[in-house]
Amino acid sequence: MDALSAAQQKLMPEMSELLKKRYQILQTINLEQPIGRRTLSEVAGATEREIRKETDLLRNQQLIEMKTAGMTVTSQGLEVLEELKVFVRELSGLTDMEIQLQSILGISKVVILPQDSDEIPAVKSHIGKEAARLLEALFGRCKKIAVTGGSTMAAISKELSIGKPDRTLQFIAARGGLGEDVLHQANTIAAAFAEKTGGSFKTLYLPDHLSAEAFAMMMKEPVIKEMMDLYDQTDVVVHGIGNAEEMAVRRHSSLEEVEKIRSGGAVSEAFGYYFDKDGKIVYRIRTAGIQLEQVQKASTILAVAGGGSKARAILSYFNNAPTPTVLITDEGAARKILELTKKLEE
Amino acid sequence: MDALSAAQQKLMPEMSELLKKRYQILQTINLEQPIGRRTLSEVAGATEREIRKETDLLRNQQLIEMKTAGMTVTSQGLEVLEELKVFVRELSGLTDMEIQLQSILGISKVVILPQDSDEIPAVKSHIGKEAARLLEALFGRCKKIAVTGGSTMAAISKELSIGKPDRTLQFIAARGGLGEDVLHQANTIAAAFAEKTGGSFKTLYLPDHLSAEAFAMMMKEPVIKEMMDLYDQTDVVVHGIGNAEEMAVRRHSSLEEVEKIRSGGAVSEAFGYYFDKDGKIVYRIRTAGIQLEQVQKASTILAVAGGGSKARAILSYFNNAPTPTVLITDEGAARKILELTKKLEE
DNA sequence: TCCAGTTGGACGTTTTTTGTCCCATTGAAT
DNA sequence: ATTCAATGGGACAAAAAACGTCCAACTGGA
Repeated sequence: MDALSAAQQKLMPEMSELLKKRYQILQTINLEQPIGRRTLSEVAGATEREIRKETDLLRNQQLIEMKTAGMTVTSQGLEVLEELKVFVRELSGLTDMEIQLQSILGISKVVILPQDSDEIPAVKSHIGKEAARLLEALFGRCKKIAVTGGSTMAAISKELSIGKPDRTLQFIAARGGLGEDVLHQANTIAAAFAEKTGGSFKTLYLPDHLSAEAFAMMMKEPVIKEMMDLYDQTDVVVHGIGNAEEMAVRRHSSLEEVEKIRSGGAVSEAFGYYFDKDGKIVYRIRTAGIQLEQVQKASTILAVAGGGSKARAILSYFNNAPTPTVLITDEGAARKILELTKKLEE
Repeated sequence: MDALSAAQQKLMPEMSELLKKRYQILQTINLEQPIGRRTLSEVAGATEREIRKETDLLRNQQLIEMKTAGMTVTSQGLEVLEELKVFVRELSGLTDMEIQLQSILGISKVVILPQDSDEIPAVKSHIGKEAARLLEALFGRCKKIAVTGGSTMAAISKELSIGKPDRTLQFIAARGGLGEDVLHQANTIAAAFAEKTGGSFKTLYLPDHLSAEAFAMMMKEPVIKEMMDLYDQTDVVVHGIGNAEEMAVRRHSSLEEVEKIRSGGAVSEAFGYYFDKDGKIVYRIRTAGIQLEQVQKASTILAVAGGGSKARAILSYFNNAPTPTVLITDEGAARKILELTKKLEE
């Protein structure tokens, strides 16, 4: 932050919040356009009145337009959005937090987006967009990309821009269907990534909860073996991080499994592995899929997870996460993580 | 204005006015400290309530302190004031206006201070302060300084800082007492300048309205002759610009004089000369004092006049003003001048 | 053709701001 | 030593602004 901005803030302390609020609204409109007042108020986590007041102002400033279909961002609005991007980050102290988290989590890079996706649904899209941008930047030299499932991963696929198709890209489902909602399965996500980028995809279909013998047999199948080989060649892994209990529930895990997860003190989950608060593996779902060692061999790993509720899970997972991991998260999670680590130190 | 600030303004249009208002309040406190709420509200041209609201905020921001003697600016406040100086000027478009006026008036430099001294008394002090700074910057190479009278000139003397005394400075009253209030006579002003700077001063005492013979005789007096010689060696002239009619009234001019001034269409007055709207000399008070030619020989001339009501007079005087003149004025006068010249073009 | 979603308008209610007092103190001038 | 004008803080009714919440008319896509 330069001295001028600092002085400005001294003289107008209310500016900071106001700027962040308006920026967020403008950004959300940009993301969801065309969008109406009511829908926007829901997605942005503000009252209709407030949204109305602010959008009226944004219109007067010719940053947005209001048509019968909804509000859209003008080219001027886009410019403002771009111009203030760094400044808003500074204002929220996000840049500072990124550096702190980087050292706390022991990884190469952390990207924090404003607000809390637990409170404001639109933040998920922002996270998705940022992850998409980062991923796209890797496309040049990384062709084999393993993806997991989850709603966060789905958000990324939505934000992948349809640039010039790259047929050499290969998206690999990191896991079989793990009993999740079809829309959020790794298979579906891999397909969505491929569709958006023009690449191809490989899916892995395996029933859950196989007996040991059946599992061993399946692993000998050529289709499955091929996938296992692909995992070895993976350049990039993109994955979410889940809360252990939530995941277990969502996956309709058996009582036996739930018991193991619970008794082991599992906190987080990633690619079917469950980790306790110290990052130790407590349990792993027995199914075909990428192995932790294979993940560690990837040149870049994008871990994506946001919302204050994910803070504990993130801390847990990053105890033993590979160094070349990049975490894309939000302000809510970041603040909570810092809060938790501060408490730990006391 | 840089792109960031422009974008900020787009998103927060109310910021501009707010910033200017608070800056002005802070600046006024700085100038008049210690000062109370009520006095400040008068001098700053705002209601007591508003002043109270803003000063409460400024205190919370630790930019000012409130003691029983009144409010004072903290060191942080001073920093903010300094840091935002240029920005506030940009915001008010003063820099632009300065350049415009420079070319319109055909002089080397114009300095415009915010607000209108007609509306806000404190602006006079700001003008005085700026003029004082500019004058002080000349002290190194200019030693003989001629000063005229008037309330504006008095404002400058109040703002001259008492740096290390410079005994080589010589302040010369540009005129005798012209029937004005003693406090605002050139003689008094010259003395005040000298006192503040540690220099010496020369006064000129001559009764008004002398007969032609008496005048001629006086001019032969050694004391008077000495002054006339000094005028020839003047390095810097500092003078105000007045409205012709106002000056005539203030000086209790005779009916005969008033008639000449009026019939001649006099608009402005400076060092006892009256000018019409085209800058032509309509009348001059017959008394000893600096001559227009002597003014033109000075290396620098500071012309100081503010307030919308002075706009016409300023325009009139600058029709034939020497090029090395620097005009120090305020926003009120500047806007009015631009308005008038625009009308003239149509 | 219908329907979900849109904007713009309206209005009573709540909250904030504003104008205007008074009061106990204080610090400088008499 | 005493006055006295100026100070900040407190208080409060009135005015204004903001707010929450509807409704009506409209539109664009299914």
